Amino acid sequence: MPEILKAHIQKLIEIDEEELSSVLSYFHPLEVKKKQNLLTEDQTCQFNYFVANGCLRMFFINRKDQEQTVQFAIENWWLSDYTSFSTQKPAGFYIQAVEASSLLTISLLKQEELLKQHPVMERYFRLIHQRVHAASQFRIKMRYDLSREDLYHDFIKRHPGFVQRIPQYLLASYLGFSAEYLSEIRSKKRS
Amino acid sequence: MPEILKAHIQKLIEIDEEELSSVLSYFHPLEVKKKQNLLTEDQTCQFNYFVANGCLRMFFINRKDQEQTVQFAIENWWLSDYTSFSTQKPAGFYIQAVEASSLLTISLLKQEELLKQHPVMERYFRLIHQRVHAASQFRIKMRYDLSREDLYHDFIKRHPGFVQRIPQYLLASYLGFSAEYLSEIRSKKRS
DNA sequence: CGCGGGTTTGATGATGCTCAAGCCCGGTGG
DNA sequence: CCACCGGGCTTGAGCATCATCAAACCCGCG
Repeated sequence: MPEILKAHIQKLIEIDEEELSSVLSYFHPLEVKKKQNLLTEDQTCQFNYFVANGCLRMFFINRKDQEQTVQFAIENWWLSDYTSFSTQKPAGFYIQAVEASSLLTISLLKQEELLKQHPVMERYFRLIHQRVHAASQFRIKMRYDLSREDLYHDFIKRHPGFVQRIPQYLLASYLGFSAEYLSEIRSKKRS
Repeated sequence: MPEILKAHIQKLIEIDEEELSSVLSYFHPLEVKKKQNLLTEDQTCQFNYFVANGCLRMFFINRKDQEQTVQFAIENWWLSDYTSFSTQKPAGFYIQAVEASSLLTISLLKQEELLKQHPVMERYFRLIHQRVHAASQFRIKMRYDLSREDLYHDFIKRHPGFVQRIPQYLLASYLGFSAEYLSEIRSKKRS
């Protein structure tokens, strides 16, 4: 699966083939099955994950003891609990595979070594995090502006196809409401 | 005010005095008065702002035609509409001074030149955006987990002192509820 | 001193949750 | 091949949270 990451890096920065293949050697492939856990709460987040194929989700157990999904990551996304990963302290999240997935992983130590040996990768990760920052500003805006119902309609509009890949109760959880309410919204639409 | 930014950079990366003073020459100081606008919706976000002193806020006009604050930035924070800034397309936000503030600004062009001439700054901005990414994961978690009332108590606990600096209706807006409801919460506490 | 922005108070009502029950359907074991 | 799970989706009743609107109030500033 390294070709997926390779293409992704090349899309963002200028780097010659030789250096790029050295860069790629820092990552380890990992295949996970559906529902397999990559990180559980209170354990230190060891890796930064790149999804070459499949789908991961990040969640936590809320006060009512139910899983609260906060993020999905599909092809070409990076995912990690960045607080835990960068401080190497216990995580506040779980990371789990929604589908069988092909990942590339890198530990903090390896990543630091990578950045030292290949400073151009600082730029790559700067761009990644900056994009996420921009996306998160947008996401926050939407959450302030739209009702839960409109969040749902907006989501299916902006991620057509993805809705079919995940069970509805996960989507409801991500959007921040109950599965029952999502069901209500869907039936409303039909009439 | 460049000394504030200087100290901030030195805290995050290793850089010698000489290069650092060259780096600082890329930024322009800017003094703004209370309520002064730095960016308005639909205008392209020209600058990335570093707050040396004072307080900015980012907001947008929601569907009900009221200002919805989504972010505050105080001393040592960077603020910009990163979607608009990095694509140079019309912004989705306003940026306004909450207090009279001392800023350092840098345009996209200048920033790109800076990063080209001083690649070590890629690392600095990578770290900035990564921290914001981590903070935003945490913020999202809190917003999923806590009731509006608990969000308020958590906020004043984690930002003691800051509450005194801003009018309550701005805090209510940031926390995502009405000024009236905030008032209710506060009176509850006293009894 | 008066004006006006910000805060408080209270009544009313919508949004979206909780709980409980039933349903649908794909998988599994007999 | 069929029967029976059991997880996920649906439906509905009752309820909590928080918004809206209107009015009064407070107080700092011009």
